[in-house]
Amino acid sequence: MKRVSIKDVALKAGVSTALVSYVLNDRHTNRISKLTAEKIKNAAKELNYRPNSIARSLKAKKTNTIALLVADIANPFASQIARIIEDEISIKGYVILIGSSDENAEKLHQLIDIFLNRQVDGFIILPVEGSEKYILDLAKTKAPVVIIDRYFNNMDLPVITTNNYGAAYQATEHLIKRGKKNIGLLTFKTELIHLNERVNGYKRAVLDKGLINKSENIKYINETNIDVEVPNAIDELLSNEDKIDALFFATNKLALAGLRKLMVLNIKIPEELALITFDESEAFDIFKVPVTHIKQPLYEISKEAVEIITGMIEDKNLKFKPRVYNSKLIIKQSS
Amino acid sequence: MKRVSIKDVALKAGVSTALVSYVLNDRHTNRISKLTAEKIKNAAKELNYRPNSIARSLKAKKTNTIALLVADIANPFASQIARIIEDEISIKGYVILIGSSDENAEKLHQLIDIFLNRQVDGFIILPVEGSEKYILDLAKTKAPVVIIDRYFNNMDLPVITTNNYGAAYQATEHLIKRGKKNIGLLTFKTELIHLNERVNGYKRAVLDKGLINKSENIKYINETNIDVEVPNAIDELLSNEDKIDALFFATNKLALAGLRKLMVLNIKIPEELALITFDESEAFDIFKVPVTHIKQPLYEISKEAVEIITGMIEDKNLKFKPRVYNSKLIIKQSS
DNA sequence: CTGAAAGCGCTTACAG
DNA sequence: CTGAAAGCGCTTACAG
Repeated sequence: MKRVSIKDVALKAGVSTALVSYVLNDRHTNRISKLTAEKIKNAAKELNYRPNSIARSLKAKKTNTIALLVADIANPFASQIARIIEDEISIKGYVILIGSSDENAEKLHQLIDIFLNRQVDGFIILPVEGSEKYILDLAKTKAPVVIIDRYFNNMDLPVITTNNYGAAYQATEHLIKRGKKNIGLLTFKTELIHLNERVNGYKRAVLDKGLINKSENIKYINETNIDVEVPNAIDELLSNEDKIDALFFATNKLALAGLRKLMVLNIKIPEELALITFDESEAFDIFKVPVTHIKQPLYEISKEAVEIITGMIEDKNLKFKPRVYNSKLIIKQSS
Repeated sequence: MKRVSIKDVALKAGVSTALVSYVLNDRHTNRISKLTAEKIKNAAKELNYRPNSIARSLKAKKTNTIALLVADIANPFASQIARIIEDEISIKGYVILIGSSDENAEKLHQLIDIFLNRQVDGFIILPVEGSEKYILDLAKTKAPVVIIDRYFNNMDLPVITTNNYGAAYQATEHLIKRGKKNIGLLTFKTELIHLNERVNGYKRAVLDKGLINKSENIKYINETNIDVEVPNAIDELLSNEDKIDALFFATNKLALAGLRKLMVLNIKIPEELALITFDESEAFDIFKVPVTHIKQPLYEISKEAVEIITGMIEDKNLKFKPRVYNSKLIIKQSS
């Protein structure tokens, strides 16, 4: 089963490969005779010719391929972004190579290497903790890079993200307006800035509204041990004599673990305990009461990432400025 | 910013490109002098040389790339499979190109075309309704193809799936053993065999256990209109004088829409209405009561798909037999 | 032990 | 209007 090449088409049509290339790519067709063009098209069709993108890429030094490197493709947050990006970018004639770094900086490093060798035209990266140096090294190769969602400070790269600080502030403020006075926060123990910004937004709102920040109200969970630490943290937050009357989950994963725990506790929501969480989940609507959450602008982030990466590919000197999109607080019965 | 090629390395090391290729690929190294090998390795390192996979692919007629074409990457079912496949296949040195056909046969057709042109070494496909002919056309090109999850009859292709009929039978039987006598079923209006097998399993179990199949107990939902039709269907199922005492959801998407509806109804679960659903979801654990569900063997299916596709790539005449993995009924309080 | 050369399947500047 | 030829960056059979 030999693949048919442009040579076979040329042979069959009795012309040179150059003409075949021109006709099939619709170039210089004004100076090619109609008859020849017809012959070529027919030959191509009869032989069921398909152009070899690999050969074309080699010649053109462009693969029309973009690497999308996410922290975990099985996380709905990432898979939804992947779907939108895939849709948007295919309109522009690109294809997405997805890599899932499994929250592991070393794996991200490997993926970057593999995709550099594969000559992708650009990278859209949702970084993981500790991956800063690999991303900076990548940027040094002059490969176009766009960072989404998570980010690092002082990176001279296009960053597209949501207003983590502001959204957390708004959510906390909302709880306080509802009369809550002692708000717990569950977050990850991490150096990731976007998460720590959420903590900062929470703290600031507490302060601004005349409440006090108690360090024992913030629980830092190890990502790798969620299922044990989240229930424990909730037990602690609720067992203080000064127990919390509202709980803020900093991510969807934390919320899911937390809601599972709260299922088995006999607590009135929102009267005894109000709930609010970052991110969305198909689960939030079917909890005891639907859960108030912060809806991130996935569509805007994804679309902007596509715009910028394709823009950078076409114009290496493209100026960019970081984009911060606002999240939306979706108020439900849990608060 | 010129990319450094094997020529640059050869020049710097003062040898031919052939030697560079041999050394860097660890071939014929036994007949290359240590000194030369050192020189080459150093030159490559100093120049920060990276082999161009595209050029290699062109020469080798192998891209080490596999297309994974799913119905919807944003569906957790697909994104979990994607993650497992990505992990497994990277061990074997392949990279996954993901395409999401959005439950649209035409889009799947386009994706197949694009990926054929890109010379992927093989396809793992989760088909959509109406895509049978495109998949058969693809198979005719002799490209290795593995079908997962959904399938068509009489396709001489490796199909890896779960025991849809048996799992639905078991689930229905379980409900009947719990004393339920009038079981509703929500499924999609579709020609997809795997779903209709679920209906068949349900019907057979009803029959075998001495109950009667009532056509009004099965509701066929239009995929595109879930959020309207599911609540309506549930209203109907519950408003009969002879109303149902158990409800079986044929997929996770149907279950989610159904659970949202049941949230607002005042029904005792499982006493008045027992629930059971195909697939998993992070949501099922936090419903009023955790939901009994059929856990499909995602890991086994994914791993087997990787084994078969890589096997077929390495040996075009590989014999395969369809593999059916058993699902597992996870019994929770909803039944 | 090493190098010159062909070739993978395209595109494109050039010559006629 | 059309063709011969070079070249993208590799690999590899062959010759020495």
